[in-house]
Amino acid sequence: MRISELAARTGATARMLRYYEQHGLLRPSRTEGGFRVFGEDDVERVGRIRCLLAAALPIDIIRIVLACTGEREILIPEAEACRPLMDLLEGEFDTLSNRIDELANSREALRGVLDDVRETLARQPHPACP
Amino acid sequence: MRISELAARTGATARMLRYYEQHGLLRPSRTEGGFRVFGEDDVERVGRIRCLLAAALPIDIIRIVLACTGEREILIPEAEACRPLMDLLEGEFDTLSNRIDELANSREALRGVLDDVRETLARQPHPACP
DNA sequence: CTAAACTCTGACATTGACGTCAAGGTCTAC
DNA sequence: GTAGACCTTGACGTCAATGTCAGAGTTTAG
Repeated sequence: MRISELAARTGATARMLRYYEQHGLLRPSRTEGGFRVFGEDDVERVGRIRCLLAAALPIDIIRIVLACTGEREILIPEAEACRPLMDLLEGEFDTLSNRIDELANSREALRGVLDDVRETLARQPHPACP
Repeated sequence: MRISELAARTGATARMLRYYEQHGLLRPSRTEGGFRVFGEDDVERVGRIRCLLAAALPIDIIRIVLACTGEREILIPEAEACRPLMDLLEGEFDTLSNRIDELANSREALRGVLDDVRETLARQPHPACP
């Protein structure tokens, strides 16, 4: 199938699919004229990609995940990176956890600011941010 | 005091202070030659700014918060925006909460991916991202 | 065979709070 | 009055996954 069909069937845009290919996540063949030709299994593959993106994984790590967990036929040169993959993913997990903690802290600070502003507007200055 | 002293006393960089001025958060006077001259109270003000930034507030909203909660002498034209300020802040709070929820979902998805990869590397494919 | 629909590549724009450099002007201790 | 530390503005770089053009080529239904 061509790019717009794959886009329609996956909910991605053509631009996204080209981007995924550019980063080694998809490997469509080409018509003589140069049009991308995708296979049926690419529908599932794009689904996986978007799921992994939703897991906040950066594209370069998704490439490795796909190379290490997909059907063994499509192994990518980086497959040797499969051993340290777990470390990568655990690192991403920690990064994400830290980010969540930061945002949770920010939200508490913001709650304080809200209270501060509420009081200030009621003419009782008592700053949460001193 | 000049910019580097304020930087040293607040932990900010000169770049940050210029950026804050550029966005209306600071209003230093100038020497004849054009050097910025900050006052003692700017030390505290920068502290507030950084606290508000840590609360994940965008610079344009911080300007309004400062205008509405600071000493009344330094009121900025936008002070009229004080009434809808609470709405803005509550909107930011919700935005932040949503962002946190998204990331928490991503983390759970990533936990699933981790398990998947762990199993795949143990030769038992059972994908979390199908 | 041609028009319409589709696709291609390449490149710039977006978001935000800065970092970092360049080319030049200012201040101050001596 | 001058060296050297400090300061100025301006502009581009950063990170990431896309959006969105432009200009050109391909495919296909009729």
